[in-house]
Amino acid sequence: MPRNPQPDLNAAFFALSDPTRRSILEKLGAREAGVTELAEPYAMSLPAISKHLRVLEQAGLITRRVEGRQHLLRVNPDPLQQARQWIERQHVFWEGSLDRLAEHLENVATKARLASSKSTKHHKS
Amino acid sequence: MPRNPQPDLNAAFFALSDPTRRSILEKLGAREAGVTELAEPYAMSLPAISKHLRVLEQAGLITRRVEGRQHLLRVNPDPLQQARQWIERQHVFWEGSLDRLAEHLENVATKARLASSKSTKHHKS
DNA sequence: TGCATTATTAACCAAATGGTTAACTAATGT
DNA sequence: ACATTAGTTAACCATTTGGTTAATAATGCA
Repeated sequence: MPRNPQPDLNAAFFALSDPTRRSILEKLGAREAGVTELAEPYAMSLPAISKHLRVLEQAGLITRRVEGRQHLLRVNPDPLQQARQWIERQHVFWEGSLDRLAEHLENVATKARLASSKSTKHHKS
Repeated sequence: MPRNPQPDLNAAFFALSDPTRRSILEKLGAREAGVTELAEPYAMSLPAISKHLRVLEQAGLITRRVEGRQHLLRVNPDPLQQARQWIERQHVFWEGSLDRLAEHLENVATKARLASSKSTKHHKS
């Protein structure tokens, strides 16, 4: 169990600070993808993408599975949860917008529940 | 309006990637503080802190108010909200943990409501 | 006035970042 | 056997980052 308080928030936030890397995470979504496939949208060499992927991997934001000559990447949600939780802990101190925060969080929770029930209807998860 | 989707997520995430800057935000909390006061806990020169504050300020995470010879800093929650929202939007795609996400968000919302009613002597509704 | 306090700016430095091209490894296809 | 595909590693480069010390500016106080 990760009981380390800030196992690597530094690396996670840093990885997220680059638009190419955020875009890669977005494109990756829930599925797996190979390096060339991920690299395709960007006006950038393959080694550059390879470096971005290594940054994401070392931050724990993605994991890699080697299948033949392909490297299949997938998102690992854990460090992002911790990043989000750090931000949320800060929110608690900014009194004055706490009511709005609670309201917002309830909306998000509702959306998550809806999305969850939709996807479990059509699709086993 | 939907606002620019990524007005400066880069700068916000980057600012958060440094432990000194995160610590400053934590210490700042909801109140105002001057530069020397903020710098006190760190084994670092004042110009170094000044640079960190400029990074936070340019990312929009803090604002500055000059009062006499003091520069009073305070947290601005907006960019952090956007950072958190970016992360939450990603969560939606990682189906499989959506139920847990909804549950977690409800917990956080509840905590926020509790903290809000405790700290607000002046209710707005 | 003169001095202390608060903080920034300037100049410098070593290390890290984000990109390149070229060379390489390893798996697959013909 | 040979070429193709998928990807990494190596070497290099310009810029940025995170820190330093020294100098400066502006306010407050005796």
